[in-house]
Amino acid sequence: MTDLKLSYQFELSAKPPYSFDLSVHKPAGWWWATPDEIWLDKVLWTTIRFDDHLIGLKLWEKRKDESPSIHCSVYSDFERSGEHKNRLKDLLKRSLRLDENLGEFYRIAENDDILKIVVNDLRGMRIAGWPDLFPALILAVTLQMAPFNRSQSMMNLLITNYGDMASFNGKSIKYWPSAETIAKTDIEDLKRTAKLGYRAQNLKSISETLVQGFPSFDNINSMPRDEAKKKLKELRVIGDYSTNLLLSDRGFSLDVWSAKIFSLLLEGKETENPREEIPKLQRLAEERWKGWAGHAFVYILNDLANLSRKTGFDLTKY
DNA sequence: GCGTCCAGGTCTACC
DNA sequence: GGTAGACCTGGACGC
Repeated sequence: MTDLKLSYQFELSAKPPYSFDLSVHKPAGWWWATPDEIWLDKVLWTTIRFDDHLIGLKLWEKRKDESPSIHCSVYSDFERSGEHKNRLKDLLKRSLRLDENLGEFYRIAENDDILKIVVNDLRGMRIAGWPDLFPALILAVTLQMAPFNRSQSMMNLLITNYGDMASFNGKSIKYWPSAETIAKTDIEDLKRTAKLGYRAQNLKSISETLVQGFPSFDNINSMPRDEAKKKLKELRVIGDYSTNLLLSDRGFSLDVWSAKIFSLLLEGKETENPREEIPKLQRLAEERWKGWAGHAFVYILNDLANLSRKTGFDLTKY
């Protein structure tokens, strides 16, 4: 348990339209930094690992009008330098995507039957960017070849058995294990305690590569997209689907589950072989939504209940 | 209670 | 360069 004290506070501005609620507390239930973060009365208490230390964050939307802004209280275990503070601000801006201009996406949506619905429901929502690389890699590895509730179980067991806990502002929040911890853990222990199966070897290999020396997430995100994908693919079992999931400028990345949904939306029919259909659906989406296909993906998957009502397809059954 | 089936990808061997 | 088959095992499902 790491006890953190209030260290400093600042505000960050966001390009309008911006919805803090929808961006950090997604309708589909996705967390931003850790599954254990707390969302209460429109305030987010969460934790990230920054420079190998846990940091507590308390975030809330200070202004909602044409100049939206977020208040950020930082809880830390020692005094931070100005340079450290600036890097943290940059990280938050990037991973909360506060400077993103959604104007073109919303213009395309005006003439698109599907996007028109989701953009109206979720105006101002940002696609979250991962604040930390190793947790995003844990997600990518545990999603592979498993139903989502099993993936969740594996992630929760990893956090419970190997993660760290930050305590601040009256809250205690569990955070993902570090790459160093997993690199030191025996594969058989990972299999037994986190139910990882064959993924134990994969996750351990990734953690070892990170510990031996790998570019930071900020570094990777500043690379041209193709170069960033190539670098991430050097990691064991990180392929096209996972790299799209990891990069903040994510593309349209279908898996078996989402292929079933997009087959209904884009072709009007249920697919018998979702895995085989993925390349075709991917092409259809990229032709239809061009560079905004990744945004279309996230908006649609966060609005399935309402889309089902409006389109007549039961998109929530998968 | 027990057996069967398959999952929110990726890699490898083989053609 | 294209593709079938293997990969752990928890949990859903049928009986």
